Amino acid sequence: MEKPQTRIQQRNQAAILSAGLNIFSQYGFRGSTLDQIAEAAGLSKPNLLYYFPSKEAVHSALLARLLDTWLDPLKALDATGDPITEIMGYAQRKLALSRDYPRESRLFANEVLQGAPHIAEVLATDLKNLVDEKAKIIRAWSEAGKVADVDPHHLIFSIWAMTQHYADFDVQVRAVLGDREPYDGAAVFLDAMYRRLLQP
Amino acid sequence: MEKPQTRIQQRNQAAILSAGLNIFSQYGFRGSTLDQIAEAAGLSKPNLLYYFPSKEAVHSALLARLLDTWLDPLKALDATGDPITEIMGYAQRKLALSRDYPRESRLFANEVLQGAPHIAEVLATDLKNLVDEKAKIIRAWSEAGKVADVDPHHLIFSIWAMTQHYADFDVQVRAVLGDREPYDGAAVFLDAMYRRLLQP
DNA sequence: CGTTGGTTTGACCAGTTGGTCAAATCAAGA
DNA sequence: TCTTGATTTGACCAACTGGTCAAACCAACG
Repeated sequence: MEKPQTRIQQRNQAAILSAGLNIFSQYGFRGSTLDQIAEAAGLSKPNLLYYFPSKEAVHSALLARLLDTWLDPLKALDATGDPITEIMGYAQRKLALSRDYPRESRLFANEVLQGAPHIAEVLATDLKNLVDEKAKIIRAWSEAGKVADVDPHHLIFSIWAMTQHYADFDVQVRAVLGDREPYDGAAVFLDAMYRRLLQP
Repeated sequence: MEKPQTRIQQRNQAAILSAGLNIFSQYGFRGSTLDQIAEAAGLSKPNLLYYFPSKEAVHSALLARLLDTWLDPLKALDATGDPITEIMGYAQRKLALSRDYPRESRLFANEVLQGAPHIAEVLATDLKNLVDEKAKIIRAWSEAGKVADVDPHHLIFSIWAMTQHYADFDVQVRAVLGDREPYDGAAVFLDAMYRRLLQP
């Protein structure tokens, strides 16, 4: 079923997705135009539409690719590992994701902010299932006295909130910090915060 | 200098701002149309433009009004109060703001996400000054051994992140929680989190 | 070299959008 | 009641937007 892609197809599709990520993450879906994306990709608009059938298609392709990357760090949380190490490792992985992929973070934020019209389904099924599963692990840990007794769902929300904040509100964070690097202090703060919170 | 406003002006300007808040917070600036806002306000588009000279003007008016409300809870942090009570009070006030004014929170999030084109100036001056001032108070508290030694700036970021997350990512939070109310658990979690973090 | 199928583009289109304007309508004080 | 200034609107416009299409172009293989 998979058509073998020519080199030109690979190059252009990659260029379009890269350009789309830049533009969509900066201006949101409706705020971005095909002309902008095409120009950023070094193509004409009709040429872009030769590779993707519509603006929505580019956006959807980006979101689909993003969701995997986004959930991976949580999937890696291991029930057999050391509880506090596992949870704090997750927080640090998620923070690294914000640092290294801020455009992806903002693309996701834009989507959810506007009511998640394209991914509401995935959030309510895949994401919910994954979180429920990991929440059960954390709950077991706290019942075994290995981590403090906190609501696992809100614990996970807090990790999302604190890490994505540095990507999504980057301009605000930098405006307030002046010329200090945000992520160094963030990593230290997160470490202290969750170490104290989780200590049973 | 202030022209005395007629009752009709007051009513219509209020209707436009209310409608603008609804639409802008849901679709972002470029995703919102004057027709949408006018219809939501119960006016025709030319009539709306009789009260505000442009789409931008409506948006700016909303942002200006919002900024005060948004900074008030932090302004209320009192150097002479009990340190832990003051900081936790701030977090709870900010959480209440997210619960009671989610549209304002999303309007602000949309703006900052897109690089804060309209309020970058305010962030780098008024906001930075306010945060620096309060950070100094917190630093003094931790040097006096009254709260734990954490970076005050990142502490404030964490409060912003965790509280606004519940408004800005509302759909995601609700998708994961199912039919449980987010804000009850959030208040409990925040209380536990900051109590443990701040304990010297 | 010629053919074939993938690639690129200029011209175009219909719908939408922010904004204008002259004319009509309305409210309230003299 | 009449007048004046505030309010409202239908018609309109230019710019932009997502998307189409036929024709041109090009790469590669026989």
